[in-house]
Amino acid sequence: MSDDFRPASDFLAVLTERGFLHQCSDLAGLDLLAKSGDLVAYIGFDCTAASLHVGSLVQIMLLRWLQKTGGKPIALMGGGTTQVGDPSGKDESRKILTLETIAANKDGIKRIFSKFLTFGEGRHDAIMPDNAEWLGALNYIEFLREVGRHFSVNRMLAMDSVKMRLERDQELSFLEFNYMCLQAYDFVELHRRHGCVLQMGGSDQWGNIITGIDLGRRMGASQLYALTSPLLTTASGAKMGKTAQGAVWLEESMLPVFDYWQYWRNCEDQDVGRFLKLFTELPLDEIARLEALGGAEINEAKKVLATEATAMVHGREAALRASEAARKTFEEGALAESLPAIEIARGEVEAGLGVLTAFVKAGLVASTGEARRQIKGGGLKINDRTVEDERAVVGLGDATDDVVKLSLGRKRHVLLKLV
RNA sequence: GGGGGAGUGUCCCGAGCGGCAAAGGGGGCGGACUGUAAAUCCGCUGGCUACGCCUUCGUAGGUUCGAGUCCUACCUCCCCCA
Repeated sequence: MSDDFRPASDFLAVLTERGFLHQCSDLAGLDLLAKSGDLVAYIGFDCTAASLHVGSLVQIMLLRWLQKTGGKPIALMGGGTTQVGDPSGKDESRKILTLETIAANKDGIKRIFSKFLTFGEGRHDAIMPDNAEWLGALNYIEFLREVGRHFSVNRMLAMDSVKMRLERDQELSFLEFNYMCLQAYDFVELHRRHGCVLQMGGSDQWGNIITGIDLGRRMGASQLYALTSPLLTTASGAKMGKTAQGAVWLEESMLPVFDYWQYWRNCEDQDVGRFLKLFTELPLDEIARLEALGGAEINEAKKVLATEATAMVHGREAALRASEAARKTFEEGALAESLPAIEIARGEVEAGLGVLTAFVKAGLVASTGEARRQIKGGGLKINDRTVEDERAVVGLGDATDDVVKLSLGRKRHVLLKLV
């Protein structure tokens, strides 16, 4: 990618300025297309989970910006390819899911997308096709003859994703090996059906995308383009969107809004600017101002990041509630209504609920054994008072307005609500 | 088909003369320091009705007072020969 390239299209301008661009097959050509206002682009998402998590957020934002700058986004559901598995960068083959699971997952993912994109029938409305529509109908012999003949096994073997697996002596099944052919075919098919000329994705998808461009040329499609975004890690090298508790889901039922807000609030200093550009839509000069904050002041920038990023997914109202809950909890030490809560029968507390069980029930610790250890390490608190004795009991006296606050460490809190 | 090697704590890697709840790391969690950051230091990192009990070393049997460790069969993976 040449550094001196000055995009004329809004789309590429935004991408460049905000740090979405890693690699592009033909920046100038794509710029021209984007400027014409008829750019149709797609990103593929597999349906291995019931929702999307932060790891996919860059791609989601790419599609959102595309639509905002006058293009037509296609969020391709990999209903067909999910049945196969992608060797790219993965150390292990992925599990094969049942059709029912895949269908359910697709619904969840659709819900997330509708928060970021405008769907419809219009020229610039987003669409969400499923490659099962065409892959399912494929006939093996026909596929080999029409599509398979264009693939060079020599070249496929030379691809990094494949080479890695071979060098490490890791099993690469024929099934998985075919993944890239199917993905390439998707690109061509989307071009036929919807005039899609650009496939975007994370940088690990570069090889697969290029293969699609190649196939397009051989099968007589017009010039196709590839554009990848950088693979995101945090400043200290961890993968985005994963915590010990699991993925940072974009679905409220899988991750409370409060926790989502906290995820961003707790990012590393060095990531704030980068994340503001990628995951919020604040103007760049505002971001530059926030980024310039030093020392403890950077916390203000993190709060803005958290609230803005949360608002994108869960709505501004919910984001502000999470922000307020955090303020009360951390800055005032007060009891905030909107912390994650679980309900518990009044009778149980009346009878005296052991601390150990209480924390297990709240899901803050996995077992009473862990609860004991945490108490030993001074990690558990009831209503902000450190639990000293593992035989302590939570009673009605601990409840204020029928609520008891349980904490693990300084950051994780759960309310016990008596019902 | 023949010969050789490997599979360990349900996050991962990895030691393990027949007494082993099993070394060491990484990761994670908690504590201290800070700014709800990073770095650093310290502690914890099978389960339970808990000075005891129960379940763990690919699977199933066997030897033994006692097996991750020895024997047998089986499964899986890797290497060499064909």
